[in-house]
Amino acid sequence: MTDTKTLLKEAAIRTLREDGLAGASARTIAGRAGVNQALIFYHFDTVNELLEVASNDAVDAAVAHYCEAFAGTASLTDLLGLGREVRGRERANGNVAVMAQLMSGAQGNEVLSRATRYAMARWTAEIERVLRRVVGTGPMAGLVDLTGLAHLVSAGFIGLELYAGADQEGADRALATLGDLARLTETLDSVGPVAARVIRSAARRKGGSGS
Amino acid sequence: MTDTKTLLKEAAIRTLREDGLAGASARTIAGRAGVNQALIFYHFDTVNELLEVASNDAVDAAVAHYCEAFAGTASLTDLLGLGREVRGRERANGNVAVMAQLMSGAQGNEVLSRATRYAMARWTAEIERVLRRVVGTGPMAGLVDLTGLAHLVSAGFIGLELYAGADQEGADRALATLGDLARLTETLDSVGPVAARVIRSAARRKGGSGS
DNA sequence: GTCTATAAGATGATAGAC
DNA sequence: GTCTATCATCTTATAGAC
Repeated sequence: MTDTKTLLKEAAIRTLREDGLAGASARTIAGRAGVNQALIFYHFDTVNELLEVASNDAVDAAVAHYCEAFAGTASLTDLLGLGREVRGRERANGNVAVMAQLMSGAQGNEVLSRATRYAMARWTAEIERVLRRVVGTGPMAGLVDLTGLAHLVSAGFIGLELYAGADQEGADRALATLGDLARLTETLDSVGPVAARVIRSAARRKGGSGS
Repeated sequence: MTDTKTLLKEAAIRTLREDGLAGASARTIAGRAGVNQALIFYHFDTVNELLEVASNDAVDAAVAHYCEAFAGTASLTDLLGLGREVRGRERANGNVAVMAQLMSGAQGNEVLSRATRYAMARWTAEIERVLRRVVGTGPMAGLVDLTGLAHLVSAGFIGLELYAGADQEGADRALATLGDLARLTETLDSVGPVAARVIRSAARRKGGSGS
């Protein structure tokens, strides 16, 4: 499939990743795709709508690609391994970085805002399913809103990837710390039943949810 | 102080917050400041340098404003209260949202990249000091790289604020969950010595750090 | 479907009057 | 320091030939 529409969508993603939203003009994208600039408006009406369709497709493909891997994740150890793999592939195709760029342009732009919401909805749905399975029996079960946590994790990764664009070293260190935290939680998880009982009863004494 | 330079810096921040980086043109900013567009180039040479100076000033002011509050934070309860207050003021002046916009433009732009690194450095330094005091005696002491954690927290908030621009509801839910998590950690902290011993010994059995 | 050509406007930046 | 006027360039988007 190397028809013009596909070519343009691929070029749009690549441009977003390498030059950011500021560099994603009709001419730049078309040039990268090796086709005429006017074709963007013929096939997609506006540049932003091209970006939206390209993002939606990329997200669909990425989620589909990780579907089985996500499904097989049942422990924090699995999740950590999956995280490493996703991270490696991310460095190559830069899906999260693309989302971050779209998100920054979503401010006051309905089309990009819609694209952002679609991407977040798809990813958080997957992440929430994994969280539900991983946390399901652990000490946090019932104490944390897993939908909210999935959103939090997604948004966190967006910020991290954006930060990496300005300060790779700092972002790497933050990511390494995230790995440490996960390993620590894993440890806590391995202590398992004992900790769970302690935490639960303590939480019950304090109770409640709020902002 | 209502000289032109100050007027332009204030207008730049307001524009970045309300219209995003895409809307932050010389004409828009100057219009908001009520001065002529050419003055931006007279006082700051380029638009991006105006954005950089404006961001640096805003960050300095914000950090100075929270300095005493940060200094008085010694427990997770304090930190949670401070977080709420910062969050409230954030909704008004949108410092984090501004940082997020600059960060998105840092991709391949040295000036905005430098502005981003400065802002992150100042905030993470403050956050790290608080973390060091709060975590200092807790069960996590020595197990987590607090500098990395400070970067992680900062980047996370950037992502969250960016996400709020596209989906306020989702971001609010994520933030509420963050509150739950903090409260849960607080609970764990209140269990204190017991948990600390358990976690520490378990961590020692597993050991190590890595990516 | 794809191209050329071009309209109509915004942008960063400068020159020069005051 | 501040303004007007302007340039060169880039932008989205369209009209029309092929």
